[in-house]
Amino acid sequence: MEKIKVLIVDDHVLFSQALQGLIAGFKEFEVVDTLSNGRELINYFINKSIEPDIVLMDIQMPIVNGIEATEWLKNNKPNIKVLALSMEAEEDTILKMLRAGAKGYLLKDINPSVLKHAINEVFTNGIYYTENVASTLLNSNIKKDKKDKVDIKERELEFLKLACTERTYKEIADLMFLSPKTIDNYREALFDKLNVKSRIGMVLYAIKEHIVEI
Amino acid sequence: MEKIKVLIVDDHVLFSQALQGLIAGFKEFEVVDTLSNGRELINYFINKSIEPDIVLMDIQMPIVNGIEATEWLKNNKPNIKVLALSMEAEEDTILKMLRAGAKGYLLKDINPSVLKHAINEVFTNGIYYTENVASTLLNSNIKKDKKDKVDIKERELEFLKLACTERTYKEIADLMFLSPKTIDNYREALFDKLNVKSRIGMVLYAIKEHIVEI
DNA sequence: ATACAATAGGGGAAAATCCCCCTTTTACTT
DNA sequence: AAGTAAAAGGGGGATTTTCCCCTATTGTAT
Repeated sequence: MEKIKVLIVDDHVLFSQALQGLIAGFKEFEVVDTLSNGRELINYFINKSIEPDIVLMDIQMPIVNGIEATEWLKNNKPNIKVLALSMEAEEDTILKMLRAGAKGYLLKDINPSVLKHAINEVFTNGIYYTENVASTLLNSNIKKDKKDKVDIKERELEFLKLACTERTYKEIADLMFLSPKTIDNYREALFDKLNVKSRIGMVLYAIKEHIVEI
Repeated sequence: MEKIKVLIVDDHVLFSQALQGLIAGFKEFEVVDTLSNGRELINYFINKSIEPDIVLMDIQMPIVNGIEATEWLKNNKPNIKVLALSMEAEEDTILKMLRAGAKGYLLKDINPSVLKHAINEVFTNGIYYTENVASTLLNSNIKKDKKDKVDIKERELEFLKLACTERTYKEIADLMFLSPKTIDNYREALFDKLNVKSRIGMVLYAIKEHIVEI
């Protein structure tokens, strides 16, 4: 029987090397290579290297991250199935990864046996969801349709980011070469859109939605 | 020659299992066990199990984290050396871990050969620092002595948390059964302690320092 | 005794918020 | 090409919130 060819993409070298050893222990799999970011993955295929059946893909990686790399595979190597392997169970990340084309999403705190099963499932069934991920998908679709999708304009966004500092509106106006009155218009528009009642609320929104990094 | 006995503590089962395989590949080491949080580590020693020479310790773990577990080892098993193995290179985390008694701090993106070398160094020299960690230590000591260590009082903390909402100070005063003037005193005291100039700054501080979760 | 936390307050200045109004520029549609 | 809607920029004026400096009274530890 042909072995299932697995490619590992993870910037934590210690992890990917160790994982390689672990997978090598399963007779039905073989690891064709271990790469440490999405850029390397793209180069790997450009160089016409051996094609894997499954890619175990980390998400947070330097240069080209897991979501971008998965997107690239979907467009350029649609037959290769991506199994996301991440530390974080954040809803937003899971959704992005699955939308990018990942066939499954595993957390790194799982047992090796689950990984083994998942790789087999993705290879044979084309998809593998844990309960966790399935429920995340369900909960999100319902909510996302109702609210969400606030359309923040370019200039408003600039203002919003500056509002997440100790600067006064007057100082922000100077920085943006605008009248304080114009700033006041942006403020009011954002209060409406974001459904907040104060600058504090606006800042909390921006942080929650990862609009600003602090 | 006696093998160096290594104990792995990491909640990412996939990683720890894989790491176990990796270390087993080095002839001079043997893995005595793999545990998945600090609580298990403490139980491990209470049950008088086989004593390791080195503990490879993750930091972010459920129930009892790596810092607390390292602290416990320092107090109860001072001969066992802890080598921190983490994903994050955040200065604060590194310092906390080293202060708790860790003899080294490695990132998970290192090569297996570095890990091998580190374990040997910690076993023979008692300590192993990468360049990264060493420079972090240098930069921090200078700064940390000057600022840091803000002593937030009980009531101030309550106020601070409420300040990280859309409530006005007047509303917060009502919630805390205090006069708005008392609230104003807390505000001013915190502005001084946290070295901020506005409520926004205070909120940003609270979020950065994980005083509030949003 | 004295230091400090916790409480309460006065008075005033500066920001932020709110609610109306307006013009100019840009982009999209018919 | 003209018409229109949306985005961007600006104002007057009022109210509320925030910020700052100051004093004072309790209770409680060292």
